[in-house]
Amino acid sequence: MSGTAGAGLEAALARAEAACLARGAQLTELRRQVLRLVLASPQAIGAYALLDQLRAERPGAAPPTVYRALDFLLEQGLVHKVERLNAFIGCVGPEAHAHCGHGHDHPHQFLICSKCGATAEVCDDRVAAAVAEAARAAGFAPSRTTVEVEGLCAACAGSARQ
Amino acid sequence: MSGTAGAGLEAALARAEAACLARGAQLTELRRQVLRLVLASPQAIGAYALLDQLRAERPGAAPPTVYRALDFLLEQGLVHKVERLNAFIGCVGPEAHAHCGHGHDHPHQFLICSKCGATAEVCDDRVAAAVAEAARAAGFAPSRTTVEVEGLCAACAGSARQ
DNA sequence: GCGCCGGGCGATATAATGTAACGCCGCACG
DNA sequence: CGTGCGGCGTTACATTATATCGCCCGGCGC
Ligand SMILES: [Zn+2]
Ligand SMILES: [Zn+2]
Ligand SMILES: [Zn+2]
Ligand SMILES: [Zn+2]
Repeated sequence: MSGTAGAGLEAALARAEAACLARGAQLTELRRQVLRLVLASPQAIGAYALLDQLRAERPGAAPPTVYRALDFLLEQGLVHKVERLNAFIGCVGPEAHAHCGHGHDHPHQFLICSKCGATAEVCDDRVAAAVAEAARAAGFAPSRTTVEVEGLCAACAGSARQ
Repeated sequence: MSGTAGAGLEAALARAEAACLARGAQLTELRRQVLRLVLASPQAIGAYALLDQLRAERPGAAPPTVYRALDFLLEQGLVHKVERLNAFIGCVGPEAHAHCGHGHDHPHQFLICSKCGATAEVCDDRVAAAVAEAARAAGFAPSRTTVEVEGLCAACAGSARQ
């Protein structure tokens, strides 16, 4: 469900490259490799799983290698961190959020299936607005918001007749 | 701002005891000690900080000691975990949420000040409803929801004239 | 050319957070 | 009694994340 397949992956990488170019950020070879791995994963992927895969192309890779790349990708909004899972997921980003006009620091929410592990990113403005409103009502000035919902995805709920 | 002071702490412990009694759960001495420490903390507190403090009264305490107590307290809804901080916070619970009729698995959101670290729990039904609505729109059956907002609390925003 | 500087990264070590597994003990139940 | 189960002590380990040092390389001023 998640994960960017085949040609879509290349297209996403090309968009990422363009976005970085536009804002003067360097999408180096290492960063591109890490981004490719994150995008290719069908689920949110942990930093160490990413590291294992990265070592196939870059034998000397160590934890800081992948964490530094992830820090960059997070700053650029090309990946997100799923806090509940301590794992990372590619942003479906530009192509999916262009319609709502959000940039690289767009509001987003995650739907995490507790059965199959699939994690979907959605972008619901009403949720974002409700959260912002609740924060302001408490005299709080929000900067970044995490919304993560655990439950059953459509596929798993459908197959669970119990 | 967070943290339950003096007599309020004792009252909160008494309420916790009553709640456990009512549902047949045992609030043992260890669990009460951990709950007291969490409630007494002015901010969300990490498991290992908790462990350090716990050792004052229970020298042999080890990580499983505190994690097991926390698991129990989380199940009972007496504490919550702040995922962004990997830290735990006492539920302001019964007295604050009684008015909205929520039980020990009530919806809640956190407002985390990035300057002073204060973490406030709020209970906004519109946020909960918006999230549930967005999830259902995606064919997703939600069970548990995490909403955590990072930003500036009223006190810090007021004092930041920069 | 030459030296300086900064970002990116290799490499090592270590910190912080969280679990697995085993066994003891006390208590409820028959 | 014996049996089972929940709570907890204890040891070891797994997972996630960061600190630090130092090299390389490319840009920039001189
Ligand atoms: Zn996104
Ligand atoms: Zn599923
Ligand atoms: Zn609560
Ligand atoms: Zn503050």
